[in-house]
Amino acid sequence: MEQKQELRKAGLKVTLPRLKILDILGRAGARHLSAEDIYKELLDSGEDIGLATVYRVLTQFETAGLVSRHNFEGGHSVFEMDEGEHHDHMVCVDSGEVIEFTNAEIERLQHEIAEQHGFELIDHNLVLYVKRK
Amino acid sequence: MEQKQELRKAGLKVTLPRLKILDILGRAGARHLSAEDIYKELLDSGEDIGLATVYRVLTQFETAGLVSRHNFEGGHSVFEMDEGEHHDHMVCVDSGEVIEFTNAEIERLQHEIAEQHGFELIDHNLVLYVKRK
DNA sequence: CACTGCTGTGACAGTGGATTTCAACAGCAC
DNA sequence: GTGCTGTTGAAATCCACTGTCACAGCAGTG
Repeated sequence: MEQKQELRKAGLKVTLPRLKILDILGRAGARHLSAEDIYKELLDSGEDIGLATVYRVLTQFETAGLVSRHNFEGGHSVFEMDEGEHHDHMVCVDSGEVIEFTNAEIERLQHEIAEQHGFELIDHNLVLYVKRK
Repeated sequence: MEQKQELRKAGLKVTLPRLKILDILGRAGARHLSAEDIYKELLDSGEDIGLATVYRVLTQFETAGLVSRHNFEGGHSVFEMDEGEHHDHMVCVDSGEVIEFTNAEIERLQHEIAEQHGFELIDHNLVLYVKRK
């Protein structure tokens, strides 16, 4: 199981909760899960894992760069596996559907704008709120 | 005082808390205030206005289109007067400083991207996290 | 494999921002 | 004045999230 390697590489002990959560995130694919979503899924599959642990583990994963956290409108955070390459998000205001996209030109412009103001771009957050035509 | 017209136009009664809050927002200029910031400023100037009222009034103003609300990282919302034309934000990760900017090209690309996926762009949220060089 | 130490975990209380409830209280129309 | 609707402050509540602490379980050593 290569998930164990991932954990060890991140300097985290291999424990059952961490494996389970990594597994759920992996199977979620492009879906974006909240901590509660993951918690419910763990309960459904009979695991006895506390919500506090879910939050702790997700934060550790984020720090380790295994997952990324997004704050769409509405306050609560959602998580997804970080597969390496960057992407932005488009959220449908009707259905809640989330589409991922990348656009090199926008990325380039962002760096340019930061430069123009004497800053270095560290990170960014772009969310488009859209509606099906 | 044209602030009174603004309130009436928004279908809100002209009351002291609303005038005060509108005034504070107006004088804040490009600064971004949290509900607590406004609350503290009211207390400092001797007004006896509850935090609940601040939140209520801000929400009403947002609905009326007088102010806009932003959720930068960290969960809590900040407000600013909505002066009509749109702009995005750059947040310095060291100082917390917020710079506003506009970029027509990025705006255009966003519409284009939404179109390409069969959507209509309703709104968007772009925040650059930057660091002074 | 057993021992041991330290990390991770679950249950639950606590936090902090934001919202809602509710009773009192304007302000206006008649 | 009397009624009615909209507004307010205080306190209760909500909700995502974090802290605490005793106990469980992982890993490194013999």
